[in-house]
Amino acid sequence: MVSKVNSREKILQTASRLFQLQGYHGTGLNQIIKESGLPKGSLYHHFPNGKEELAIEAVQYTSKFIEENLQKLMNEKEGPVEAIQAFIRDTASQFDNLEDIKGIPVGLLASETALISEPLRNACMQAFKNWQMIIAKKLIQNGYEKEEATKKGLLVNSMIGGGIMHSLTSKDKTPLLVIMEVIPLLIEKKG
Amino acid sequence: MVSKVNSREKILQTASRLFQLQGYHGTGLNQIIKESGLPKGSLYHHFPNGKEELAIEAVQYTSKFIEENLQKLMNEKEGPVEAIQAFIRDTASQFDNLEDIKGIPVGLLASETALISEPLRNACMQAFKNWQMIIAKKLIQNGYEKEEATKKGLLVNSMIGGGIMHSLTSKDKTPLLVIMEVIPLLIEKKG
DNA sequence: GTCTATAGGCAGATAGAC
DNA sequence: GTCTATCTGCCTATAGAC
Repeated sequence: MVSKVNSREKILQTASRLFQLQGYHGTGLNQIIKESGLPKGSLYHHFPNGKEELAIEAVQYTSKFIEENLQKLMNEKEGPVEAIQAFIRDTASQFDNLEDIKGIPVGLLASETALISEPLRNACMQAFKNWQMIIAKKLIQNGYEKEEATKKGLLVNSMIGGGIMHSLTSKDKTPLLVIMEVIPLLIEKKG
Repeated sequence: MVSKVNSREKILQTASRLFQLQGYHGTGLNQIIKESGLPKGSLYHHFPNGKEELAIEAVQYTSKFIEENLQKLMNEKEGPVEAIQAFIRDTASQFDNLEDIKGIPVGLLASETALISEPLRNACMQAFKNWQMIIAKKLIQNGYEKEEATKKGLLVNSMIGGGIMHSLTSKDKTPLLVIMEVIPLLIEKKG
């Protein structure tokens, strides 16, 4: 049936947005069903293990969205520096109006749940690793050794996460833009 | 009375630790009073406006602790690079055993409450600004222009916040240590 | 100022009709 | 598969005895 996949997708979409902005504990199932327009029974039909299962799938949903964007930029841009800077610029532009946020990395949820739910922590960690690998792969294609590329991928990932946190707190994209500026200092040209 | 200031201090200390680790929504007043060993009436006596007021003071409590540590390192070390690296090393070492955490910057709480409480957001922002200024001041003493020093202070702040987030999620201090490694690339010697 | 008991509301989760 | 009504428990907050 069509309505089945649509309702599941609708819940995931709504949950992903709310979890990104409000975090795990700050987002209630009642808010998710209210905003998605679906009844609670539908949520528990699609996610029988409740909130934790929904959050894990929401993290993966967000992660996939970001992976696609990131990979697209890696393909479009010639060098890794330009690609990473473009990704940060895109992320920063979302802070112009936070209401219709599309996809920001899952740092808030990750920090919140790292100590209380191993499955959720693993989902967040996997998301981080995927982004890291996309960056590292591009660096390797541009002459980096594998080990150094992996490390730089981790570094860029952490920096973007911190920039988002500061931009969110100050309601100002400057922190992210300052990070964007220094990327060339960290990712030097090779080969 | 002595017990008065002690009970207030005890609540703040417990609340600060729990808010840092579990966030705002993840930490209940019941847990705070249980761990601090004080009755709920005492909490509301010292913080009549409830949880939000307590969280604001807890942020300031944590912030002050970090300010003192950071300033101490700035005084001890000759150059800003060494001082910043020492601070990151100290922060990273707390991830060896998270149970008795002393002070990690307030990123989790900041992200969670940025969109729901202006007073709390302002408290977090003020904390960030104080740390930024301590770093900037040291940079100015070492030959930096004021504007550039302020920008680097913001950068270092964001990076540390992101490193903490990643270290927390991966339960591994490597992300923070990678950030520590690249500080010399970002803070070059002047004068 | 200290402490207990409890109010009032919302959370996550479930039962069961359709 | 869809939807509503409801349970249980925890949350913040308060009243009021001592």
